[in-house]
Amino acid sequence: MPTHGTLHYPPSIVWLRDDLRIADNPAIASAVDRGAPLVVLYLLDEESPGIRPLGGAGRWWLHHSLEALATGLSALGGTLVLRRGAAANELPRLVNEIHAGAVFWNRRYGGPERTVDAALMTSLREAGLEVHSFQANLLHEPWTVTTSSGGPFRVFTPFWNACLAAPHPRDPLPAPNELAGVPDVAGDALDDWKLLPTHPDWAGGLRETWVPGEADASRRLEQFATEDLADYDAARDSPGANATSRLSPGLRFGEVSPFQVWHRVQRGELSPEARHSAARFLGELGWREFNWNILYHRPDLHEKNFRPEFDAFPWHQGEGRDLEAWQRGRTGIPLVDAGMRQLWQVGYMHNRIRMVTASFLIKNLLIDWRVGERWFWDTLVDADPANNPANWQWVAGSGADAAPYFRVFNPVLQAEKFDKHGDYQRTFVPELGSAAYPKPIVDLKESRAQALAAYEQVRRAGGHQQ
DNA sequence: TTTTGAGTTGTTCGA
DNA sequence: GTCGAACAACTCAAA
Repeated sequence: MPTHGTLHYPPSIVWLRDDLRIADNPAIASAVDRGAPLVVLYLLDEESPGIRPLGGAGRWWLHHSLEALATGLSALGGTLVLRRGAAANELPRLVNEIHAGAVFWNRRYGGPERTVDAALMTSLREAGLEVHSFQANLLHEPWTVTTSSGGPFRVFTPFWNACLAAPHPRDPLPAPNELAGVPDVAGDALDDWKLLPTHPDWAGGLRETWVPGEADASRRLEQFATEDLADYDAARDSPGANATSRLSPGLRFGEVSPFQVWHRVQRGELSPEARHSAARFLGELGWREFNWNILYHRPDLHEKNFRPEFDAFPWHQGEGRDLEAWQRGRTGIPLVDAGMRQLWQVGYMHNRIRMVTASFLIKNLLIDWRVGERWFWDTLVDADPANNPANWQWVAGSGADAAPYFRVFNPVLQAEKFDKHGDYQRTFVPELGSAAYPKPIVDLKESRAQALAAYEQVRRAGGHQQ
């Protein structure tokens, strides 16, 4: 077998996916331990069957996150190699080019992704390579959390209780001190991937709001833990208060790991409020775990109702003008419009307002949750294959441990409760109160009644016919 | 083995 | 103005 260099092992490949960080990255740490020079690879795979291409906001984030990652790697003496194409072709191609002896990656949990990874693991091992995969992106891998009868949980609380009763998540791994790279490996230029919008350039609000990359994700975590955690439980529901962590895109792209979050927010001496807040915040991490667990068992989550009786629901598909009014924040309902404009401008929306805007689309406009899910997929910087569809199904009532369908958010009441002085609404809807602001496109009371009537059809189609 | 109670995020209505 | 009940059906675990 040809060797690369003389006294070295054949080089290693670390294949990064949604784990764009150097610290607490078991694939990198293990490859470094192996001692051979290594190539850190990111593959833009828009060809493998079933893998959902990133939306526009996600592509913007990815571009900058890869830039940051490349900088971080080169500071340690390594390089990031970019390639594009189906992983089943491109990974073996790189293996052959550099005569790699080992491949390392962190595990993925979506259906199409697991298919790709399993096939590669088999074929590369048959070709004589070492292949090592690691747990890095979930505190508890889906197959380790089961009910006492061995099946998947369908209700959050017992799921999370089972996680909390399991062995505690491991400590985060430190970043390596240096990386021995492999020189002169060809790769794509990031700009050639054209991940950034140009005509038009709609990313101005994103640039003003976010700094993608591991360094800033760590900074956000540190800031949240030191400055915001104690008040989190009290303030998290106020969209104007800026009381949430804003770690979701960092977790989405793996710039920060759930292990780092888990341990950081529980570190040190905590006041009773902070302890309470930390538990509440970690519960949100728990929902992330729960949603990935659901996706693991239901890989078609973004297209299929988790509860099949919802197949009978008479959704609209957004044929008329209602959908566009919702997307552009011109429904005439201030809190909904503020949320949708926040989303459009900065690629993000406060959690409570996600529920309000989703409920409005599904229950007041009677538009299919999948239509809204696709819009969020395209516009959110943090949309991932598990959380985005699971949360939409949660609001729709069609999901696992979902909100009961009769729970219809009233956006006017929600504004009174959670944005009493209108700070959030005025931030994104400055023309509020002027003649330029549109009249409501639906009557809230009437459309609520229609939604509840439509739900009767689902109930009739459900399990309790008489 | 069977029963029982509790479960992220809400709203409306009537007393 | 405040308060409790009703709005479903089902999963999971404890008793």
